[in-house]
Amino acid sequence: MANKVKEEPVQKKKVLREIYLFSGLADNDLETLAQIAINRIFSKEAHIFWEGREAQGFYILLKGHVKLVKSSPEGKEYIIRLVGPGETFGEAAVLAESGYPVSATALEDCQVLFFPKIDFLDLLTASPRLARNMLATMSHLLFHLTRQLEDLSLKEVSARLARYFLEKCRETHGDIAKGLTFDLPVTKTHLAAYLGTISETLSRTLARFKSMGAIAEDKGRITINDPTLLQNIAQGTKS
Amino acid sequence: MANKVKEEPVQKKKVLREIYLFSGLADNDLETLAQIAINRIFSKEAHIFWEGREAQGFYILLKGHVKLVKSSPEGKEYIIRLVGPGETFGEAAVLAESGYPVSATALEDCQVLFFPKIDFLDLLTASPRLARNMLATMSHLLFHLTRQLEDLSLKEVSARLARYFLEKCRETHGDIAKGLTFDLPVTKTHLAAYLGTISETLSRTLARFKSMGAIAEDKGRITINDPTLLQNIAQGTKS
DNA sequence: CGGCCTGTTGATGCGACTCAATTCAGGTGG
DNA sequence: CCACCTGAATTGAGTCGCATCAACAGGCCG
Repeated sequence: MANKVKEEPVQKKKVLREIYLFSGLADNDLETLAQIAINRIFSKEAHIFWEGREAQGFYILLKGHVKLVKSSPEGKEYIIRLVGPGETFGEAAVLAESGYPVSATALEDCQVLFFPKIDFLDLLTASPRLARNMLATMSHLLFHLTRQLEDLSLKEVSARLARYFLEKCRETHGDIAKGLTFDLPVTKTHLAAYLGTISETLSRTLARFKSMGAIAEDKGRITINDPTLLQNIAQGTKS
Repeated sequence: MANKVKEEPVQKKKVLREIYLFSGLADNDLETLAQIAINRIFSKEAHIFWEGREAQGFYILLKGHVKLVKSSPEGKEYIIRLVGPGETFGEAAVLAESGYPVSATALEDCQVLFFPKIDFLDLLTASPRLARNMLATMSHLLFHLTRQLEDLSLKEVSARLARYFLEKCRETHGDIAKGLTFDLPVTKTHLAAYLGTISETLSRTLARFKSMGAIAEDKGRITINDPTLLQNIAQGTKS
């Protein structure tokens, strides 16, 4: 379990400036943040924190991918969020008394910045701007979660997958159009768990999309072939 | 659409003191809040705000019940949250640029306090304690939403219903034990939409619970008869 | 009384999960 | 370089939960 991931030196302050959560902060606040941030690395499959454990702090992901999961006793798991580079996670827990609401696991070798709870809370009280950013970040999370709930309860798997593709495309290119491509960030099994289904079902749905001409696939790289068709599928409700 | 609900005079400041969001605030902050709060009433079925509309402010529910819903074009709806007296709603939207993430509808004649966005934001910047409370409230919401997501993706209807009963019981009596009773706050159709199912399925599940001796029911009043059985059902995973 | 809404119960069908077998890709070691 | 292994992805057959459609009972109100 020794961390064999190479730790790359980080210009902490420079990195922090890019994070939405810290945008518009005074320079000395950034300085403070850079000082309390701790560089950490996790190898693939390593657990970053566990659901229910008291929150020690929160994280910014610099490199790799992380999954935030709820898992059942029997080993089935639902992926609440797939975290990519530049995103923060575990923010909500530093404010709550109830510990981390999910578990976090590295999907690949990862590099993160860790902010200990206490130091961060101090800064939070001192900087109204940081508090405001934090609130905005959390409302964004809330927004996203309510949409996931909507999808899960009202839409079938194909609609959820179609929506995922469209979002991913917009996220990558800022637009949705025929011919645009993007990579699946994680394995299909993980994607399935994120969409609230299982890999077999995802596989079949994907096959249907291809046969309909909605998309094409080449080694985990997706090409949008029929945006309007995808939009229609994404709108679709249960049966 | 004339509001025929009788408006009861409210000691705003006294009421505000009871709200978690405002706990520990300085007295003059409470004074300010009381001044910006606007008393409003909504009759049954009235829409308080719509999903997607720009947020005007947020609300504290004083009397009645409100549902926060996501609805599909075809008219099916999922109830994200059932709001009862003393609870706040629409908080997240005042921080986001994206408008209300859900629609809010009065299930009965309701009385609310409304806080206009701008005034509230001013106070938020001025009072670190209020900002902190707000963050805590939102992490609590996040926590709850992640659990709903978990339930929806990993658990079947019976488990969700069992969990709901247990939570409702603890919420009402602070404890879970055989013989304790509580009222269903809303119609069974609404409860079904909250649990991510439909009234028919809820009705059947309820009948099974009764025949198993887990609960008893008398005109919308539920009695817990077998807490451990309910716990087991609530743990149960899909199939 | 007669409409209307809520709730209950039955029959049916579809989506998606389960189980199981097979193929494929990547990585390792001889 | 090929044989081997492991985990991921695919495909098929069977089953189950639950939504749908439909009929009906009870309570409330004009």
